[in-house]
Amino acid sequence: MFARMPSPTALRTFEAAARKGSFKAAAQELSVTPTAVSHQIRALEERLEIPLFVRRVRAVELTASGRQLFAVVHRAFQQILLALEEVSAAESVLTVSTTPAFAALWLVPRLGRFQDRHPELRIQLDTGTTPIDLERDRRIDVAIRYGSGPYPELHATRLFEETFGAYGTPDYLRGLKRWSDAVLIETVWRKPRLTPVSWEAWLAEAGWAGSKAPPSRRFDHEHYVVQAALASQGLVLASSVLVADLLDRGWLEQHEPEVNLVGQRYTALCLERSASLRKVRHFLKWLEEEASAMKTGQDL
Amino acid sequence: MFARMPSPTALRTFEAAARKGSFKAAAQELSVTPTAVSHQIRALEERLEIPLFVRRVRAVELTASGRQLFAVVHRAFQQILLALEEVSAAESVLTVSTTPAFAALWLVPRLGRFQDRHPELRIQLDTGTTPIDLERDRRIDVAIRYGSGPYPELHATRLFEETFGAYGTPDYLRGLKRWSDAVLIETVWRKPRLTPVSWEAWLAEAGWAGSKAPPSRRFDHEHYVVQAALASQGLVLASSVLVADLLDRGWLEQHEPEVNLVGQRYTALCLERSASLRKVRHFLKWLEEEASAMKTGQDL
DNA sequence: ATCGATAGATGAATTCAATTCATGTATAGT
DNA sequence: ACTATACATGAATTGAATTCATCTATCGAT
Repeated sequence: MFARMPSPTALRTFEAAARKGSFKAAAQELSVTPTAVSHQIRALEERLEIPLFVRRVRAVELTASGRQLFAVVHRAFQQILLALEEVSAAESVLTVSTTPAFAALWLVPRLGRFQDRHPELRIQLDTGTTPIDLERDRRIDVAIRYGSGPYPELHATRLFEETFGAYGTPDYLRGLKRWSDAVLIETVWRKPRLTPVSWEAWLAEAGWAGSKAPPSRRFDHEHYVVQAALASQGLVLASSVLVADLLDRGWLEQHEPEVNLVGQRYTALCLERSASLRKVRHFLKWLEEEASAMKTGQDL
Repeated sequence: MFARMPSPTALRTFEAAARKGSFKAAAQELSVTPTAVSHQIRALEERLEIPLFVRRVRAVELTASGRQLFAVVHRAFQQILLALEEVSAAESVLTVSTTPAFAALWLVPRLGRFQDRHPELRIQLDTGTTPIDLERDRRIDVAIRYGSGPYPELHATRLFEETFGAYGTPDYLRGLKRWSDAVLIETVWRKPRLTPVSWEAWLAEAGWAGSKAPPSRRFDHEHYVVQAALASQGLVLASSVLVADLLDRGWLEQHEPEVNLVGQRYTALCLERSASLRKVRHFLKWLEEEASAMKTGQDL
């Protein structure tokens, strides 16, 4: 189809020369000698059998045909360049959808290490609370979901099993003399979870089934729940995954007895066809490494 | 501006490969080996750091980025090709404005010889009767005008001086025994001419000033006047230029005495800047040759 | 199963298109 | 009159693009 087109190199040279109105300036832009430009233009003119420039003294000027051609060629190259940039951008921006809690308590604190490894990539977080449909919402590259699966027709990477335990600040735990003085903090789950995690379940597991539950405070996001605990507001029933960092730093401690309610699993999901994208492969690989580092307690 | 663009050759190769969905087919189109295509695509992918094709067995398939890029590159090349064709067309169609009479009686009969010499050019005749403004009406390349000039700011090529004489068919002249039996045919000039040519002037010049003019028939175009004479309808007072061919062929003869009223001049006009166009140069050169051939009677 | 045919990958060798070099022209500015 | 500038031209050179030789994997026919 475009086999009979004049050499695209000549067209590129012509565009530069026409834009600059000077062979010398074009040569500079293209990092060649003015002679090279002169040869290219001459060859193009002979190929088309149409003069594109009138040679004046120490100057060239576009002919009518030259101007007409330039307008189109210039625009065409601009569009190509724009597309190139768009594609590059799409390849270098990775959009991750997850919950605000996971983002704030696990992902964001670790993201610095990913950026160190891949400074060419930009991460965009999408922390809407409603679960997104990857097939529908194409701008999301990876979704980190909490659940049990299976995820048909999706590329799934298991990250970690989650357990729920009771946590509080060291100060709070030390000051807590009697169980009945405790303030129990828990999350109001927007949607009925597959595995309802509640203080009742915790008490049962702890063998304190008979005990009366102390008053509880409820927040509508896991994130706030953990923050409330951090502020020594009470005991929190929270995900081991989300408090892992805080335990490491000694800001939270697990309340005795060490009861761990089995929760679900965190899984990174992407479309099958996205799984081959470089940015996605890199991110999933990093996620897996971070996840296994956490499991082995080697939280770097 | 486009210095950082990937090699335009690679883009052209990519376009072909993407369009064909096959390196082999693209290679065929570009008249190179499939290996060359493979190398180009690989280099482009490495340059962009973006995979454009997924390599399948005995087949390649565009990635999402590849598809996105292809759409634009394809369109861009198409536009360039279109522009190229337009420019070529503009360079190969020559529009000549002249009077219907000059076109029919002088230009068209000779045009075959011009076509023989320049088969790549197409001539378009514009035979409106109202004189056109070259500056205004840009689609006219050359106008052949009758007048004395000067033509300021126009590139003028003098073709020939015109004289007016009395002509008739050999039969008609032979059958004309008495001057008073003649039917005089003349043109009704739409606009008052600079040099009015009339039978009165002819009679005065012939020394028959006293003679009463026979009845005359009038047509509103020189073309019809000459045709009327050809049809032996009478004597015509016509331009030497327009009847030259007919005299050569013996279809018309000049009526005695050989009186030639001085007329004006035929001049080919074009815009100064059009004079450098190849098609225009060729046409003007040919016009001059035909004109001088006619003057020397060497009407090829 | 075996075998040829097919589509593409890969690295070294080669080629020819593109570039540079050397030189020349015309002219504007000092 | 002299220098600097912008481009043209043709031969020489270079290096980007292509080919060649060799491989891999797979499909389809015997």
